[in-house]
Amino acid sequence: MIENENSNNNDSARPTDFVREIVADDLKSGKWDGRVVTRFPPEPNGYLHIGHAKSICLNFGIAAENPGGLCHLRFDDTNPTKEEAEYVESIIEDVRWLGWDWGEHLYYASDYFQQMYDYAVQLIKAGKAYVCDLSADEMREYRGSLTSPGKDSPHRDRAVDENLDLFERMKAGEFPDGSRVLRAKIDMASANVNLRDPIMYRILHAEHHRTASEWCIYPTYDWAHGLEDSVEKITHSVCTLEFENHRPLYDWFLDALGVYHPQQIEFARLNLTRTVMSKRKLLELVEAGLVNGWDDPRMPTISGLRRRGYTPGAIREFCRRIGVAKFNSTVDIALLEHCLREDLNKRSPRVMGVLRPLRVVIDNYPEGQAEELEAINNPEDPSAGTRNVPFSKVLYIEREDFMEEPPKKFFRLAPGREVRLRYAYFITCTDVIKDADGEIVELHCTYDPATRGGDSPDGRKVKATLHWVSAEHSIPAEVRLYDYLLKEKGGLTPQRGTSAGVCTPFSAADWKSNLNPDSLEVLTDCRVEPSLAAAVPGSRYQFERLGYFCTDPDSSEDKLVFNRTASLRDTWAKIQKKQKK
RNA sequence: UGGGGAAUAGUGUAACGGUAGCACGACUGACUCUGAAUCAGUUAGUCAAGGUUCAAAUCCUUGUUCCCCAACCA
Repeated sequence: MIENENSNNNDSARPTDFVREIVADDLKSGKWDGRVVTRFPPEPNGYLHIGHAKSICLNFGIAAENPGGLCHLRFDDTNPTKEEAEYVESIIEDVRWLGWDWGEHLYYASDYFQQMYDYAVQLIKAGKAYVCDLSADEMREYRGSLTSPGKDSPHRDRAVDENLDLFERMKAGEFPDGSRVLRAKIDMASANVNLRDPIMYRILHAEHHRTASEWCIYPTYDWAHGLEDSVEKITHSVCTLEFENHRPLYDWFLDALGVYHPQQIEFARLNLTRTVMSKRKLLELVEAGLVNGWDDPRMPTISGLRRRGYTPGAIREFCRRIGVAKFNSTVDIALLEHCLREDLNKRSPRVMGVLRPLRVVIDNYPEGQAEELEAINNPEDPSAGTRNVPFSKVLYIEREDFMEEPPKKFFRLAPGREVRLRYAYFITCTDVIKDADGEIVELHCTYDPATRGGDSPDGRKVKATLHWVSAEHSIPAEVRLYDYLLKEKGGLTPQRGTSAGVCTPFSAADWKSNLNPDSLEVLTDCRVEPSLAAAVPGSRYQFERLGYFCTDPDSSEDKLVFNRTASLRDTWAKIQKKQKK
């Protein structure tokens, strides 16, 4: 585990799940001579998301928990038409950011191409693989259906020598794409369609991001993956549930070759409420311009979460709490947010910022005067110390902290009512100024000089404490407020057993009708306390009483931009909701 | 219609024949210079029906529902 500024030293106790149980049992029985070697094997064809984080934390976590344990980072780059170096870079960055370290063990499937080729030749010589000239359409026809057996290819009984010759010429580039493939000779009548003479190699005259044009035949997943695991002496090859049907094939190849044979174990991938997880849908959002790129703070991508202000520790803790099982479940995104707030609460410096400013004039405060008031940086961490915040005659408070006709249970400012300004003074509202449209534009208040710092010497109480900034000292900022990608209706609680990405009752085709049109709100007239002038992109704060915010990369010296990472829990909002009903 | 998997409070996950527990959520209350945090408490569950057993979430039988599989994707 990498120790960085974001590392969370109290990642909670060691988790247990059926995968770790298998690892522990194997350790006890000595099955792998005491070794534990896992791997995270992404195909570099897109960006990593929180679902990948689950797999990453599982694989790297198991390695970290066991003495001498190793987890390889391996790029499964067997399909040059979909893969790019750009994705390799982003995946490396994301896994590292999440806090994991693979040491020397960074691998590429493409590094094994020659070895895989040699193994294929071995299989051909053993009469267990053959070159097939059927077209893709014919192949589909010969494969049969889920309920009816397939039939043998007319090329199935080609002589070994002919197969050897043809396969070599495939490699030499003598044939066009799609004209021939190498297939394993297994069983065209198998109830498992994966075993109906699966394809091992296809011809692809395409540029590979690492091997360039060195190869024009490429191994398929089923052929390649077990070999990659075998070559790297993986002990536990952990993958997601949809590969369960492929395990017999994984085993068949390794047995047919008589090589080192890891154990494949499958677990359920992560689904989250209120968002989408499939690469296809994420891509659709990006391409349709419904979000601003892969790192849009609304995206469940690692880069999106990072820009949003998530901490790696929060994501790791989330992955620990959701557990690992074989039930295809959908986790409530509230759990992710809980882990986030828990971490942020401990580490974020507090500041004051006003999102929707309402001007307040303190009538009895001397004109032109200003003073510095001491504020605590983080009540959860005394070592964070204090800072000074300027106070003056004209202030801004949050518009929603004032109501001219306060309903029951509204504790904040109202005409004639006294409240506390955090770390400053008690103030009482004496007058409400409106414009021609009846819109409240300014409040007049008086302050009690005896309450300096926020305590009243006579022991009188106020029911609310408000955040504020001094008008002349505060600095302008843009704040971006984010909400869920999917609307509440239909997005919240999927029925048990509904499919993976389907956190909605909508069909695959019209899932976009469930998109939340208000997932982004940009506030351009915010005011923040002057200590934020030096905020650098990536720095995180708690804006008191509002939530957690982080400085966006769009931020510059003359324009501060903050993303709301998460709001604080809001009891008043709940009360309001109830009152409306 | 074939094959492979899975079903435990609203959600996620434990319990490996012996007291169904934990977390999140929701709801009370205490505390509070953040209606935050914290603390205390409440809430609610074994897919169904049979069977074996002193005892079943767990073993057996039958059924139900959901997921995955017929790319030269992974």
